[in-house]
Amino acid sequence: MDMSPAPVSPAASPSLPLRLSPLAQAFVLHFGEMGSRWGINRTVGQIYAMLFLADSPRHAEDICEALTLSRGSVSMGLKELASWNLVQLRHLPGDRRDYYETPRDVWAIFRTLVEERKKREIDPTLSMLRGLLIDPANDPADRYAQERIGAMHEQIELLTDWYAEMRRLDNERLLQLLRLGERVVKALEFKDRMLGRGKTPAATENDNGRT
Amino acid sequence: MDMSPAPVSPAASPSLPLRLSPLAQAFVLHFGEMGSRWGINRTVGQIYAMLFLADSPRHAEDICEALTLSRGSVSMGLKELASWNLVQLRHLPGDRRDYYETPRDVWAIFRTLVEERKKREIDPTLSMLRGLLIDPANDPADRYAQERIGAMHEQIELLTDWYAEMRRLDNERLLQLLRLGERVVKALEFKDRMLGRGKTPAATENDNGRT
DNA sequence: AATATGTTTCAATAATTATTGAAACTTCAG
DNA sequence: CTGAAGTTTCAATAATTATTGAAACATATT
Repeated sequence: MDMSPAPVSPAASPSLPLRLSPLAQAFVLHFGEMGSRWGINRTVGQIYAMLFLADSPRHAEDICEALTLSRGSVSMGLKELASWNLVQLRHLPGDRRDYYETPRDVWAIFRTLVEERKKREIDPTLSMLRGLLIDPANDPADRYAQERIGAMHEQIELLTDWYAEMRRLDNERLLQLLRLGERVVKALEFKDRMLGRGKTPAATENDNGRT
Repeated sequence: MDMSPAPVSPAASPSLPLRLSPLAQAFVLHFGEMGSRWGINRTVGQIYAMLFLADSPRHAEDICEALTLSRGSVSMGLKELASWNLVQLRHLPGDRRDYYETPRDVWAIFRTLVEERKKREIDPTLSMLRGLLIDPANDPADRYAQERIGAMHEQIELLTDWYAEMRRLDNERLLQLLRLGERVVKALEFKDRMLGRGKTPAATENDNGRT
């Protein structure tokens, strides 16, 4: 891997012989390594990192060169990033090539990541659990198991419902929420007190009449 | 894999020839398949699923048999689950073997999962970003990159700070928050109005004086 | 229509990761 | 101390996943 001819590069570090600045290089390398933990591969992580730092859209050849990856790898990687909605196509006037860039709004990136992970990691399980719960066939030995599955289902649904609500908020509101931290709870208590409700809002009958 | 002798089992489905009920089997199989997406392997996913449904602690031999896994695999798998804090050791009187069970509180499981994922997937990146930002060496060409890195760092920090606050809430409070959904924002506005603050709480000077 | 330029696919191969099972290790009871 | 019962480690192997690069495929320009 290190001993390939390395076409046009003054060569600096062993693994990334290219004209990325040391800063960019460190960043890209980290994303490559973290790739496995994020559930993407090294190539995809590096491509994303490079595009994230780039001050203008890049085309595939740029990426190949900067990251010393094959044309095929880059094509696959970009396709994967596109499937995650983490990369956008741009076209420069007078240039036929596809240019890629990442969304510049870090909030948008965060939203995308959460959304995609939910789609891939949670939704399938949620519907599997639903499937198991509606099935009436019941071994009496399954009593306990069924209870556990129900509990898991309920919890996940609670979270996804909440997420669905939060998703509708704009960046500013989300930011507001984050900055408040634990004071949110105090605000809730305050509101309830002002409106004359009981001070124990954990009651279940609350959660049906939304707005 | 299917053609191994299969020691003591009447054999039912091709991949899981054991005395798990069909319900448990479906559940376990799903967790095995999802494993790759969760960043754990099939074995670990199956072991966890089985323990989650079990109405009492199980020892390693049980797991081997129910899941037709080797002794070594199960040992590794349990070790990994332990490193995630997703499995607890139990000892039955008069029995020298280690028994394992999963926490029964689904909220606790959720908290553990979030905590562990943060530790593995976010913290390392956060400190890498910090490292890049404090480094004073600056290629002028890095201006834009540095700005991007700063933005990413700020966003992640915002999220982790918020998470640190939320983590301190007990189950009931969290539940309350989830059930409220978007009404949280309305409650915040209400509180601000009542306290006579301006109606644009996005101002930055708010976020220093916590409590 | 031919060419130049750029992109994608895909079969072969490399690299990584998971799994096994036998051997080493631990611990308790007698 | 010795043996029985149980657990863990680890080197070998299997399975999976990533990567390459050449060939097929597009498309705009002339």
